Amino acid sequence: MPASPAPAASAPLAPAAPLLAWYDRHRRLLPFRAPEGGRPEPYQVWLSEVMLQQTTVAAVGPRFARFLARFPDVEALAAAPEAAVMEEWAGLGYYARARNLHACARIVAARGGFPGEAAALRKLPGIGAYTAAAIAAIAFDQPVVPVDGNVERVVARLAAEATPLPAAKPRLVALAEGFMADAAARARPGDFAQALFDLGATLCTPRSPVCALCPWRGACAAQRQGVQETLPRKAPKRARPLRHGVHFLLADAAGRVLLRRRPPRGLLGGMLEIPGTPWREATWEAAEALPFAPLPGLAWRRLPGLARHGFTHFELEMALLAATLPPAAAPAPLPEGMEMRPLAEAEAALPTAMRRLLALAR
DNA sequence: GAGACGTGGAG
DNA sequence: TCTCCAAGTCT
Repeated sequence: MPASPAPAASAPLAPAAPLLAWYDRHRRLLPFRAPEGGRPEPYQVWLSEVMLQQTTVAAVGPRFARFLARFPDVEALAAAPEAAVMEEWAGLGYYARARNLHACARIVAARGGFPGEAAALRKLPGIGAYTAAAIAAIAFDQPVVPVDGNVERVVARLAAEATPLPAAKPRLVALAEGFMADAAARARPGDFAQALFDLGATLCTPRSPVCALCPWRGACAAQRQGVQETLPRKAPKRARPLRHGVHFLLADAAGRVLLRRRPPRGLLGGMLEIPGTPWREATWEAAEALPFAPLPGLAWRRLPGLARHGFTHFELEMALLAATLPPAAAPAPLPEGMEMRPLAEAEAALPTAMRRLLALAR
């Protein structure tokens, strides 16, 4: 007997018809969503799904439109240099998404379009179980149920699942798959998926769910038991350590600043940065930090204040030293990975952590 | 399986 | 100020 038997897809937790009827009246009008009855473009569904990974609808709206204007189709994206894609993604976070998006575009353009089934989509870079199912359901009408945080919450409440996440995930996925046993869900897989998202985003919310308006009120075990606010349970999070860094803002007479390209993988991988020391838990003395300056022999002055930025797994506090390149200095070839950019351009291309640092210079 | 991986908004 | 969390993926 298996240690933790994966539950087989079973009878649906709740009927699809009331949810779809609710969706037809209350669906959100979102900038990245095809108009009612309109055929969604696979490219746009894919792009929006990747942007929406761990990112709010409000943040994605304007960035989706801007990205689409710059890279209108998968061929245009595939033809672009990776640095241009990274720059367009600046400020959105989780930069591996941008690298994978670009790699995925090249594969898709080469094969002449997106595959139409979840299993094939799943093999592409940056497309995991959720995104594969979302694209398959929304763009290709495949009878699958994408399980995101909304769906986890809705299903955990319908079933009154008390096991904390992520341990409960396999069971929640199996229960979500069960929805497709209902012919009404199979008839409209894309709408059914988006109905689940909208239900989770507007009624079955993490705090203060609005059960009185829920089309699935009668089917919800958590609501019957009065425990909806406590579900889904989650494993406790670890504390985030505080790390420190010292960075060096070098400007030339023309007002350009020195930037450095970070290594292709890892934290802020492939993004530009203001050169600095490593980030560590111990604070830095000036004498210790100076060897990390991008050029030796300059008169660095400390700018007042500290830039603070919270990453997922640590908090960062950065000090900024500034220096100006003498106008007469010969334009020495910059070291590998370094470039000078006008201040405004640098600001647009930098991730938020680095923009905070730049703000100290004003 | 657990940790790495960004950011901004809400309460 | 601080915690939570948002249409997750990769290793």
